[in-house]
Amino acid sequence: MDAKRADGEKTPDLSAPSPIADRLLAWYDRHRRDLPWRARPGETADPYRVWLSEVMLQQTTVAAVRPRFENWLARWPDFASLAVAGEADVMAAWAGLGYYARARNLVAAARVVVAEHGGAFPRTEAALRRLPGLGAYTAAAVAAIAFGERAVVVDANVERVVARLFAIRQPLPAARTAIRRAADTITPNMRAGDFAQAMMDLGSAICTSRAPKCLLCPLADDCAALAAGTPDAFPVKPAKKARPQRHGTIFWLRRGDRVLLVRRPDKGLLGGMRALPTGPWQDAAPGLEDAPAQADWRMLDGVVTHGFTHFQLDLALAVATIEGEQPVAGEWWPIDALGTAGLPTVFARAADAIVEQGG
DNA sequence: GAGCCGTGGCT
DNA sequence: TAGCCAAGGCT
Repeated sequence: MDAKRADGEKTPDLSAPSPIADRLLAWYDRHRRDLPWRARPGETADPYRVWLSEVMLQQTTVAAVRPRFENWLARWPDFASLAVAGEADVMAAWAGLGYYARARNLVAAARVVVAEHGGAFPRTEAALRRLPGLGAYTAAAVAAIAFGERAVVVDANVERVVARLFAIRQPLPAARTAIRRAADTITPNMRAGDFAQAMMDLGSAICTSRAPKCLLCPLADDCAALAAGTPDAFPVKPAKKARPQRHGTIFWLRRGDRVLLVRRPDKGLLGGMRALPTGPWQDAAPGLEDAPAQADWRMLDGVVTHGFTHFQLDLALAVATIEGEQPVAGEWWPIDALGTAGLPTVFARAADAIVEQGG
């Protein structure tokens, strides 16, 4: 490896040699992905871009993040602009990405950076960890990638790679203590940021959850799980629980060429997002319970189904038209501009289904 | 520790 | 196709 090419690394390497890190970094220097948020060799990483990308990538694929990252940067290119952004605009910009607390926490963190840190991002893992939305993983990743700190970066990729390298037989989540300790032993003092990204690239391309490509792996000779003949048996995962089925009703209330939208409560599912009105979500279909207005409701044929992380939802579709100035809480949004409302996917799909049926 | 919190892609 | 999975954080 070529330590002089490290991005923003300053600490001298006082650690014992780590053949695993050396082999991985050599592989990374040849196979690293070129990603929009990633500094190229010799470039200095932009902490704002590193942070934004890490948050967007939480539980979210690179393919989904790519276009969103560029659009976001065009609107809010730095901490100062994000700190004064309107929360409604930010939430709408995040629509479709999921885990909406991330968007609210981005704004909150930017405001803390401006108000309490003079607009400069904290440079240590410990200080980053105190910002909203930066947990153990993201604080370590930003500290390592943006600031060159030797932080132990453990995400699902690292968990998988390390559990295989060391053939850790304890099941998740209890294994995380041992995995972190093992990850610490192979994390180099120099190029900790490159090392973290190398582990993620390896996990993404080679050491995959299913059918790992061990023949192409630069760490094959180090891997206890491969030596045991069952690399894909690690990490050991707990049995998943079944997702319950819930039922609800979506209310499509028209007035002229507009439809009623509401804002969901800040806490909880789809918190703070613009939405179509719905009644309660429960074990059986609730019918017209909690309709947003007295009207001549008509049920459409069929339901819209949507899977969330911890339950499955069937939504019946109720439509009605009202006239005049009956006061109704919410916003009347032009139906032909619903795409600009920033609806979460479940409501965007329901709206499509309703419009198709002439709602 | 365990439940809650989205979505799209892949097998 | 139904389940699995992805650069997690918060309570």
